[in-house]
Amino acid sequence: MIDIKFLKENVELVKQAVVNKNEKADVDKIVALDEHKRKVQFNFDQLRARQNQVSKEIAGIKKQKGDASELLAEMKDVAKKVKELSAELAELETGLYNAVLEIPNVPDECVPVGKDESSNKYIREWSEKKNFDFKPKTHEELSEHLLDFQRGGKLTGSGFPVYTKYGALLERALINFMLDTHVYKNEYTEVKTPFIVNRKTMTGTGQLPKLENDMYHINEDDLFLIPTAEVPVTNLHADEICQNTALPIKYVSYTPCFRREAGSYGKDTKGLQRVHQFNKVEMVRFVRPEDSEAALEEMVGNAEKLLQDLGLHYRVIELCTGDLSFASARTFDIEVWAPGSEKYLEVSSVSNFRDFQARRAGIRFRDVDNSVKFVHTLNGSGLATPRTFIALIETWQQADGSIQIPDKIKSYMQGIEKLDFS
RNA sequence: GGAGAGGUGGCCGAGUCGGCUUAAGGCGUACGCCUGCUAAGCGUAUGAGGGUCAAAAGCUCUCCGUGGGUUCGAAUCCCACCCUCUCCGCCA
Repeated sequence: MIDIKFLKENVELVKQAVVNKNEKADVDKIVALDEHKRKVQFNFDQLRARQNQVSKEIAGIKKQKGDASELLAEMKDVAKKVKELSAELAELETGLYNAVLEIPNVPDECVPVGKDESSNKYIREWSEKKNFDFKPKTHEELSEHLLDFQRGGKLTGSGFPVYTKYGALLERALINFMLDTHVYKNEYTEVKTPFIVNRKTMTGTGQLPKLENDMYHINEDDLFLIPTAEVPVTNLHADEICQNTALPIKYVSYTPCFRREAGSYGKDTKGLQRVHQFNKVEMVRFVRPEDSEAALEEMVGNAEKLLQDLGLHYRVIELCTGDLSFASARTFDIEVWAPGSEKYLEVSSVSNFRDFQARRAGIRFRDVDNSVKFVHTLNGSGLATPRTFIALIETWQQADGSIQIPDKIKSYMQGIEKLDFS
C-alpha cells in the first residue's frame, strides 16, 4: 500500500498515477478522512492521558488508605467517553486503511505513460524467428499425444488440461530444469509453500481487495487458491523485521497457479494459451531499497537465460503505465515466439513493487544505523510452463511431425532425443 | 477427532491472587575504548507504530496471538476464536 504521508505530500502525483494506471480511487477523500481521523485521535489521546494520570493518582491514594471516591466518580464518566471515542477512532482507522488499500502503486518515473499495451516499449530480442522449410503446425495440432483437453473438460471444465505421458514428462522436465538452474546457477533458495492461503496473505501482495473475482475461493474456510507463488512466498516474511545481513533474500518456488480469468472468456483461450490451472516457477526477492533497480534487471536476465537455453526466440518489452498491475512500479514482460501459432506469448512478467507490498504485508529490515525500513520486493516468472511448452514444441517440431528435445533438457527427459509418434 | 502445554520486543526469556512494568535479564546489533590484526573483554545506546512540531528534542497515545467483556486502571481477571508444540486415535 502507498505511504499515506507520501500521498499527502504528493497529492497531484498520486492522482496522476491513478489516472495513468486506469484505476479509480478518490485521493481527496483520503486526505479529508485522514484529517478527520487525526482530530478524533487528538481528542482521544488527550482524554486517555487524563485517564492514565488520574488512575495513577487513585493508585497512590488507595495505597495510603485514602478516600478516592470523588475521583472515581469523575473517572466513571471519562471511561465512558474514552470508550465512545475509541470506537469512533477504530471505525475511522479501518475506513482510512481500506481507502488507502484501493490506491495503486505509483509507477517509476521512467515508465512510459500509456493507456494500454499499444504503448508498451520494445526493449530487445534474442535470436530470431525460426525459418521452416515446411509449414509449422500449431501446438494444438502437435499435442495429440501430449495433452488431453477433452478429458480435462470432463474432469473439471474447460481450461483444465491433462498432460499425458510424454507431455507430462516434458512439463516435469521443464519445471526441474528451471528450478535447478535457479538454485544451482543463480543462487536462489527453493521453497515449497501451501497452494491455499488466507485473506490476509492475499491482501499482503495486493490481490485483494481488488481482484477477488479472479480468485478461486473456498467459502467454508474463507481461503483462496493461489494465482501465483508470489502470494505465499512474498508473505513468508510478513510482519517480520529482517536483519540487514539477511538481505538480499532470493527464493524460487514451483507451484500450480489457479486463475478464474473472469471476463476474459474467448480471448486466447485456444489450447494451452490461457488456462485456469497451470504450473509456474517463480522467483521472489527481498532487497534493500537501493538495490531493487539492479535486482529487476538481473531477474529479467535470469528468465531470459532459460529461454536461451531452450533455444527459443523471444522479445523483452517494458509495460506502460496502463498495462502495469495494481501493485507494480515497473514491469518487464518476456514474450516467446510460437512459430506455429505465429505470435508472441507472454511467459514471464518481472516486476519491482518497491515498498508497496512490503508496506501492506509489514516486511521490514533493520538497517546498519539500526533504523527500521521497508524492504523492496520483486518477483518474476521463471517461467510459466504452458506457453513455454507451446513455444518449445512449435519451435522444435520437425517436418516428419516429431519434436526434437533441446540439449539442455535431455537429461531431464531420460535422455530422449526426440519425441516421435509416427 | 480426543487430551495436555504454550503464544511477551530482531531472537531467547522473566513477569499474571490488577496499580512505581515508562515489560527484568540475556543474546544480537550500533558506536566508542582496548588490541600489531582478529577474537575476547570493558563502556554506552538499542522494541514497533501513530499524534503534536518547519524539524529535532520534548510531551503524548496505542501495541504482550486475535476479537470482545469486567474495572477509575488489564500482559495480568472473564468469554470466544486462531495458531504452535507434545501424546493418543485415524489416515496418505
